[in-house]
Amino acid sequence: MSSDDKQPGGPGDGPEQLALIRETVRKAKVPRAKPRTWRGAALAKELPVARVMVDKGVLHLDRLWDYAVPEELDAAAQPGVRVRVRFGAGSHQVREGRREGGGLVDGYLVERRAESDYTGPLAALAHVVSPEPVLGPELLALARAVADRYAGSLADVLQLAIPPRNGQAEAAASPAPLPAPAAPGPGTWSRYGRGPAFLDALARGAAPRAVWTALPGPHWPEELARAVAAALASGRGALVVVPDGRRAARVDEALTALLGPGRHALLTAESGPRRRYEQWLAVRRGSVRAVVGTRAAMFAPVRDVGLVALWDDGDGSHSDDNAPFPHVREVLELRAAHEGCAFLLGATGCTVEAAQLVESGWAEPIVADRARVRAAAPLVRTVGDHDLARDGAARAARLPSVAWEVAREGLRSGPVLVQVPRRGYVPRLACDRCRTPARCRRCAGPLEAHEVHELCCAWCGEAEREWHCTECGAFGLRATVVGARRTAEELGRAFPEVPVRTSGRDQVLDAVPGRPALVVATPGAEPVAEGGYAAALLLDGWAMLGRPDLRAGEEALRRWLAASALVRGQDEGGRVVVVAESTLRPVQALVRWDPVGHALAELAERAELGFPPVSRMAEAVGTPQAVASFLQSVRLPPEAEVLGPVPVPPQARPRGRAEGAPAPGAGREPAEERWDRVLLRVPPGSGAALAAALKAAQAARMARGATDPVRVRVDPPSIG
DNA sequence: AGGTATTACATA
DNA sequence: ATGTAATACCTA
Repeated sequence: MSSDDKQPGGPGDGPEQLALIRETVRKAKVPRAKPRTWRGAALAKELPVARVMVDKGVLHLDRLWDYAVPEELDAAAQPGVRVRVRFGAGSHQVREGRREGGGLVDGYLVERRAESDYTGPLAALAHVVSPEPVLGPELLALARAVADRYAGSLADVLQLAIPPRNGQAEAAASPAPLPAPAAPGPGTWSRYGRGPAFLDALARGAAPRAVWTALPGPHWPEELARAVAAALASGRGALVVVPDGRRAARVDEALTALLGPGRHALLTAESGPRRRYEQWLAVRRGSVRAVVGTRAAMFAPVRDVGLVALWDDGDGSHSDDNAPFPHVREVLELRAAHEGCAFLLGATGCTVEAAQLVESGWAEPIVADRARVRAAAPLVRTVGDHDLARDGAARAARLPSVAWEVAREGLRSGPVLVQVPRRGYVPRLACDRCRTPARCRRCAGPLEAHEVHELCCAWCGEAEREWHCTECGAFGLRATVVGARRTAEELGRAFPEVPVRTSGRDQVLDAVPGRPALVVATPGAEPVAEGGYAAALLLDGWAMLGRPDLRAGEEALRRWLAASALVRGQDEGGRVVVVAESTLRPVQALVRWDPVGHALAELAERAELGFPPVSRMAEAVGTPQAVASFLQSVRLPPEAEVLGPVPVPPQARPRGRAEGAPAPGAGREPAEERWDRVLLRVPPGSGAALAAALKAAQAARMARGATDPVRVRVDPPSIG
């Protein structure tokens, strides 16, 4: 720091006292100094101080730093540009006339000022990387809010928000913006009670917020496009975020059909880095006012944004898998609040979080009346275990006779969808009789068949020699799920006269024609059928419900609704068969086509149990010692609860660098190391305090140079 | 003393 | 994180 350190203290002067004096002197007696550089280089005449966001993700460096603006960079060093600066200890040390240490790091120039609060000599900006101002005040404020919400650093969020630079894309000029289009008609929005009013408000320049429970069927991309058009008509911009490239392509198509080309940008990971940056720049420069894209597009710097919208917030792709793991819904909520724009969350299903937005009064519901829902949704039948038990033929063929009949009937008039859970997504072994998942007696992990006769726990490895079902006492086990491929083969033999197509992880079909065919798909990979499917079979539903996860029911319902929404309405003879117990809440919600009712019931239950989203949770994961020391140092708000720590089974560990092993040569295998997880829970309203506390504790740990890391995550995706 | 491992500290 | 200065530690 300064030479004060070397002054001998008077008698009794402890180091704390010295530090105190130093601080006092600095605060009280040293006025704001004009910036000086070490070698007194010529500075910009106006606003010679640049506040810089240094691109280091480290939490305790998460603040702005002041640099001097040399005269020759004065013109280029505008707020928002990318810069390079010297940063790091020793970078300002002058020894034998040469700078030592401290490398050049990237950063963003956030602001120009006349003076600095820092009294020491300022380093000068090293370069302005390009004159393109990529970090505007809105994006900065949003990124700051997201970092705070998720106990992360601004640099981490900006890494998600600003695409890497591409010189060629930057050099090319963006086209001139088009004038605002006329307000669109309501189109199929008129099927929803408050739909047209929402569009009107958008077109008038207001900022309505809504949770929209979409009717099943193919209209949602066009409906989103109309909402975008309404926002554009008000002279503002608009943003739509969807879970994947397929659905982005459908909204893209709808927007082009409604508005013509050149009015919107498509921001997905599928276009290469160059194209992506080009599109992003066109948005930032205001030459394009509307955006549709996937996750990263949530930060797109739309000029004067009037509407942020997202589709299917329950889809896991909306949760970013890079630190600090922000969720699109939460980011867009923050954005709506910060930028005072409209908010539209649409889905065929309804997440608990969406229901809460309505319950709290933050958003209004947009729903169709029951009669319309009934007509647009297919007729759903269930096949439970009791039906199956009476159905000998079905047991043998794995396909209940009801499903058989519905498929045969449906194939007369069009394609039939068969949804099969993904292998590996569900418990491996289950009771032969009642299908309760087979679990380890010691740790409740899933059992798997190891050798011919040996059963082992997949988590703790404990052998199980005398398994019997804890629910019904049976001794038989069965492999739980038959994959899509084998299902397709079986169905192909059963219906030799129709083609069988599959759509799954490795080979996803976008669409199939309206001719009779069997289409076997895993959840999320269902193709759209021209004119809608005649019927759908949702197989092995019990397996989707059997997952040991708080969201298992919600998730199963979401996937059933998504598949069923591709089926014709019951007024056109659309039929669905779900193989699951009809007494279960998600199954009933599917039969009644009542996603909102299901979400409200779940919400009430979560409130009672103190689970998210009613309370807010965060997790900290690391070695037991690391977690313990983290807990000791963290200064939680008084209303916070600590749940755990408990050991984390290997399968449930967060992905990422396997760290924490001692120095090489110690012979410890990281795989053998135990990890603990602790959950921290706060009531509504204390989320910000929790995040701040976690961030402070993490920063202190890092500053101390703690060896084994603790991974902190706000809103963990699964809390077991 | 003189050198090396370890820790503390600051980053403009 | 990362580099430097301060220090603790070790050998002759």
